[in-house]
Amino acid sequence: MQNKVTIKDIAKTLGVSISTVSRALKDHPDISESTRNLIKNFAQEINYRPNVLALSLRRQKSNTIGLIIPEIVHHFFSSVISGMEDLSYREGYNIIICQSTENQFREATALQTLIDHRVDGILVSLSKSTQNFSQFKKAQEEGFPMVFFDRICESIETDRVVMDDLEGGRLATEYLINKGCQNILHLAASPILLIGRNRRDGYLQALKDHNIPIKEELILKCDTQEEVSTLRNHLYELLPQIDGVFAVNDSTAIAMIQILKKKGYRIPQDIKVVGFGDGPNATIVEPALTTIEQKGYDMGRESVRLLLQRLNNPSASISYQTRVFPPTLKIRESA
Amino acid sequence: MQNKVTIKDIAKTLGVSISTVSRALKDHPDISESTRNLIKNFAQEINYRPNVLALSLRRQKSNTIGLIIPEIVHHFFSSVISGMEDLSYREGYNIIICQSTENQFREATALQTLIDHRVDGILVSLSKSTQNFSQFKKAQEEGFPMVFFDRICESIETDRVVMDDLEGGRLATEYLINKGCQNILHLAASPILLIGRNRRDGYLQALKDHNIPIKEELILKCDTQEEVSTLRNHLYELLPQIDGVFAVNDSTAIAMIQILKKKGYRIPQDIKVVGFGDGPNATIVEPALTTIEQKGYDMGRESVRLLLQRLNNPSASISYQTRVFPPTLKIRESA
DNA sequence: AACGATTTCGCAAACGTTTGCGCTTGAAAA
DNA sequence: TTTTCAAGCGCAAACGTTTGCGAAATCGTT
Repeated sequence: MQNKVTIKDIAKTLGVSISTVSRALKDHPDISESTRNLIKNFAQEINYRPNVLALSLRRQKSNTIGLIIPEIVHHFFSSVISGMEDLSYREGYNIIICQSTENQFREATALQTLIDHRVDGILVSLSKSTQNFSQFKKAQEEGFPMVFFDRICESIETDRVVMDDLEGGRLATEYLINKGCQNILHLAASPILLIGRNRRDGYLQALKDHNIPIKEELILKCDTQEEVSTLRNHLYELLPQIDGVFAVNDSTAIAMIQILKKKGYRIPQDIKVVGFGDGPNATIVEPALTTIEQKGYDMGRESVRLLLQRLNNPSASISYQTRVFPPTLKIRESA
Repeated sequence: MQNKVTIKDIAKTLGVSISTVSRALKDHPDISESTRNLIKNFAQEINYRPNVLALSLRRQKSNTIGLIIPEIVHHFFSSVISGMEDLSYREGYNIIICQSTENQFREATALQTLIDHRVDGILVSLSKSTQNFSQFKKAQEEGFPMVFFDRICESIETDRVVMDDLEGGRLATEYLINKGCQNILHLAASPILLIGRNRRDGYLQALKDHNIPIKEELILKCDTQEEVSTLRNHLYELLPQIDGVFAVNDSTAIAMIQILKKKGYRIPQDIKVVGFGDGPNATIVEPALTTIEQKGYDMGRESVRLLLQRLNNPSASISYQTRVFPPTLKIRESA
C-alpha cells in the first residue's frame, strides 16, 4: 500500500484540527465557508482520497459483497458475475470473488474468508458436491445476509434467485413429446443438486402428463462433456431405443449431438435433442440447439438487488423472497 | 456487518489485557503456556476470527489484489480470472474484480476504486477504447504495483504478461499460405489495441516472407460476431477474390465460417479459415476451427505470480519483466 | 537477605476515519 | 458593562488490531 496522504497531513499543513478537515470535506455546517473552501481546495489539489479501510472499520460497513461461485469459466456463471458486477458497481459496492471449483472444502474456506473480510453480504451458488450446509447455517444464524442463486440450499431460509427448473424440464420434454418422441433419454445432473432433481422431475412430469411410461434406464447421470465421453459405450447401446434426448445443460447436449452424428443418426429426423442454458454454443453447433434459455445476467442483477434491499432495510422485517425466473424454450433445429 | 466477537471481548471475559490476547493468539514467546492455552482455547470455543479490516489498516497491507478486466463473459478473460483466483487463493490473497465493459471512463473509475480500497496491487487488461493512460501513469508513479496482461500499455513500464501475438499472426497466416492460399482476408481488431496491431503485423510479415503482395482492401476492421453481421454485404463482395481468412479471434472466425457456408463455399476446399483463441467453440463449429491457442488460465496465474513477486520484494530493485507466451497452432479442419 | 536476571504481562500509541461534546470567540441582547 | 447565544473549531474516544517499552512478579545466585 502506498504512502497516501491522509486527513492528518492536511490538518497539519493547514494548521487546523483533524476533525475540522473531516467535517469540511463532508460539508458539515459547523465549518465556516472560508475554511471549508481552503480545505477542500487543498484536498483536491493534493488529490486526497479517503482510506476506505479506515472508513469501513469505523462505519462497521465495508460496502463490499462476497461472491462464491462454482466455476468462472462457464457461460452461465460468468454472465451471472457480469450482471452482479454491473449493478453493484452502480450502487457503490465492490465484489470479492471466490471460486469453489465445485469443491466443498474450498467453498467453506471461501465463506470464512468473506466473513473475515467483513463483507456486507454474500452471494452464493453451491458447489456440486456440497451436502453439508452447517457453515452457511451458522453464518445465517449470525445474521449474515445471504442470497443463494441458481444452486440454492433448500434447508436454509434466505433470499433466493432461481429459474423454474422443473417447468424448464417439463417444457423441454413436452416439446419433444409433441414432436413425436416416445423414448426420451434424460442426461441428468447429480441428484445432490436441487436443480438437477428439479429438471429431472420436470422431465418425469411431462412423461406422466402424456401417459408415457417411465424407464429408469433412460435417466442417466451425465452432466459434462467429459462424462459423455466416458459413458460413450453405454450411450451407444442406448441409442437404438431412443428418439429424443433432454440434456441438463447445453454442453452435454452438444457433446451428445456430436456422438449422434458420428454414429450416423440424423438430427432431428432420427433423434431430437433439447438442451438447457442457451449459451453461445447453441447457435454454433449443427443443427442449432433447441434449448431452454437461462438469463444469467438478469439473475445476477436480481441477486444483488435482493441483497442490497436487505442491506438497506436492516429492520430484517421483510420476509425472505424467492425470485423465480420463468423458462422459455428457444426453438431451433435440433428438435 | 456483524456483532462479531473481538480480541477485546476475549480480554475482558478472561481478565487479561488486549495485548496479551493478541500475543497469545500468535504464539508470542512472552506469553506463558498456561495463559496461552487458556486464551487459545477460549478463542476457538467462541469462534473468534480476527477482523481483516483492522488488520489491513494496522499492517498497511490489505492482502487484496484488484483486477480490471474488459469483459467477464468471454472465454479467454474468464479463464484468466480463473487462473488468477486459483493462485491468489493459494497465496492468501483475495481478488476484487471490476469490469470495464470496454469503456474507458468506467475503467478509470475502477482504477480509482481499487486504489481507494488500498489493494496491494493491480492487474489490468485495457479496454478497447482506452487511449489515455494518464491515470495508470499516475498510479505507476505513486508506486502502485501493476501488472498488465494481454491488452498491455506500451508507454508504461510495468510487469507484463502477453502472448507473442505477432508470431501468432505470422504462424496462422503462414499456415494458410503453405496450404496454398494467396489471397488472405484479415479480419482485424482495432489498431488502438496493441494486440490488434501485432496480429496484423504478423499477418503482414508472413505475406512479405512469402512474397505475396499486400492488398489493403483485404484488411478489415472486424473483431466481433456482430460486426461480421453488419459488414455482411461488404464481405460478400470480397469473397470471390479470397481463398483464406485469418480472423483476430475465434468468434469472428466462426461467424465468418457461418457466412461462408451460407453462401455455399466449402471449407477448407474453397476458402480456409484460421482463428485466434482456441475457445470451446472451436471444436463445436463445423468444420472444426484451426486456431491459435491462447492459454488464459496460465496467463492469469503468471500475472499474479509476477505481482506477488514484486509485492514480496519491495526492494523494487527487480527490473520489470515481460512474460511472453509462445503461440501454438491447433490444426483442425477449417484450414 | 539482597540482588540481578528472567519471565510474564499491561500501557499506550499507531493505522485513518467519524462524531459527541465542550471550549473559545465575537456579537447581539439585556 | 454584563449576560446570552450561536458560530466555529478542537479533544478525545471509538472501530479492532499490533507492538515497543516498561513494570511487576518470580526465580536463582551469591
